[in-house]
Amino acid sequence: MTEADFLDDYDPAAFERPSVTVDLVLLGLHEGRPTALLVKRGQHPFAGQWALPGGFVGIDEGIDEAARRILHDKAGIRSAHLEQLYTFGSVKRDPRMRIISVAYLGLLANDAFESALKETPTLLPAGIDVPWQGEKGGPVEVQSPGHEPLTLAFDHADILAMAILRLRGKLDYSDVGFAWLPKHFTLRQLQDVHEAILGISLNKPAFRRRMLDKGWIEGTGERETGASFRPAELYRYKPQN
Amino acid sequence: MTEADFLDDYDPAAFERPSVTVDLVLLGLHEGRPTALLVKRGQHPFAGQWALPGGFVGIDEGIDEAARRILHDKAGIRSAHLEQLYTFGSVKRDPRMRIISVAYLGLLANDAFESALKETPTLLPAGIDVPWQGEKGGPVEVQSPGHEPLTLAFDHADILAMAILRLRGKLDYSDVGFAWLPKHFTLRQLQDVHEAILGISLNKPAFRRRMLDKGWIEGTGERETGASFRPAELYRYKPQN
DNA sequence: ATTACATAGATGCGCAATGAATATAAGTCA
DNA sequence: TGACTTATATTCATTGCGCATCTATGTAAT
Repeated sequence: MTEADFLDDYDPAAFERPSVTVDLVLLGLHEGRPTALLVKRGQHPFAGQWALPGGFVGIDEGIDEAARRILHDKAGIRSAHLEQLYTFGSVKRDPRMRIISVAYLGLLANDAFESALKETPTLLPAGIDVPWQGEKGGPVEVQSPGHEPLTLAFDHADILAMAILRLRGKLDYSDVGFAWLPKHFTLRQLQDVHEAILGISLNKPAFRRRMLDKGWIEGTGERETGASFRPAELYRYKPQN
Repeated sequence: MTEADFLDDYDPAAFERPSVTVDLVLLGLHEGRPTALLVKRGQHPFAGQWALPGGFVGIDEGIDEAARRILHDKAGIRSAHLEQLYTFGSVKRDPRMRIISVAYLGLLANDAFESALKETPTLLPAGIDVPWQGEKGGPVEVQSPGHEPLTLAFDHADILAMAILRLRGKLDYSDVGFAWLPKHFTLRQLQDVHEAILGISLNKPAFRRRMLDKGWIEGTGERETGASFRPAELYRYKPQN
């Protein structure tokens, strides 16, 4: 333990320190599937390729704080459902220098997603194809709005895959399923969100019962408008249980 | 995007960088409950208090790699079930300087746990009391082998709580429940592990059915020895599904 | 040898959650 | 008015689980 104690008390200024960044997986629901906002890299390395929005963590800034700042600076979004995803720290993940990146998952409701695209036209909404079922895991495929396949810079494809895994895992015991919906929504909209995240279609009556029994939603008495058929009731998210 | 692009390409050497450490939550099953291995701090801050074993991440060392090195250097353990837990990066979490810590969860089988205690006598096996049910979350209480309450240094109590949450969450869809068991084990031992992690007692026939139906274990045909009653069959973990 | 005892392991029953099929309700539009 | 479309309700079979109970199998005392 002498060596350990020594290291423990050693002045870390003597060590070379890695840079720490935050990368954001900003997901919305676009054309029926999970869609990430990407930025185009202008410089080496991976010039011309697409990457997750990110930035360095300031020395006087917590990492959650840095994630919120980057969310605002790079996507023009003031608030979103942000949670830490995973930290990627391989030595070679950035060829220039040692960078450890803390990935965050941000879920954008449709209005936030659209306004981000409008205010920051350099953002690309990239559809995500998940070629595996359930929580098996594995690489995901990303496509441009014109459905051209995209190659992501760095290890950002791994980060995206991790985000999908997290989303699927938390769907039925947390409130992530509501992050993509407006305040008032129909049961069909909620089911569409679940089906997009899980990549499978769900049984409608069972889904309805489950949502209502869990006590997570409550009816508002209002109904949707503009439908050319029977209008659905609008529900709202009811926190806690 | 001009500012963002500027930051993106800026030479990070011009920024002051945080130190990055790895902290290990090394858990074993001791006297029927989850037990963490702690080290005593000799110096300010939190001198005399107990902390998770940890150390700095080297500039040419991946973070997983650093976790394995620290596992070996500080606990004398060559291999264990190690997985990344969460990254703690508040500005004030270490009063001396800015330190971002990547926490790892390590599960030690009984022989590894005992040999670590033997080879590194400065390690303290601290029992963990979880005063909440399920995955509600909240602070946990830590006790010395003499059942005296302990106060942990830094935010290490939060890290421990996160480890318990992770463990409970992954118990029934991953192999973490087997990490504390030897190669061959009885169903009762497996159930004891699950009950210790969940903090509740489980129904025996239902547990047995579930484990066998999931296809995660298979009988060896052998039986335990030394019992003064009917010996149980020994099972082994069967990977994949 | 026989019996008590403790735990392993198996069986049957009822409740709750779920998938699936079907029926009914409520709007628009020709 | 009636066709059409989707929302919402109802019913039924299956499955998983909690629970109680029963049987099996070893040791150890008598």
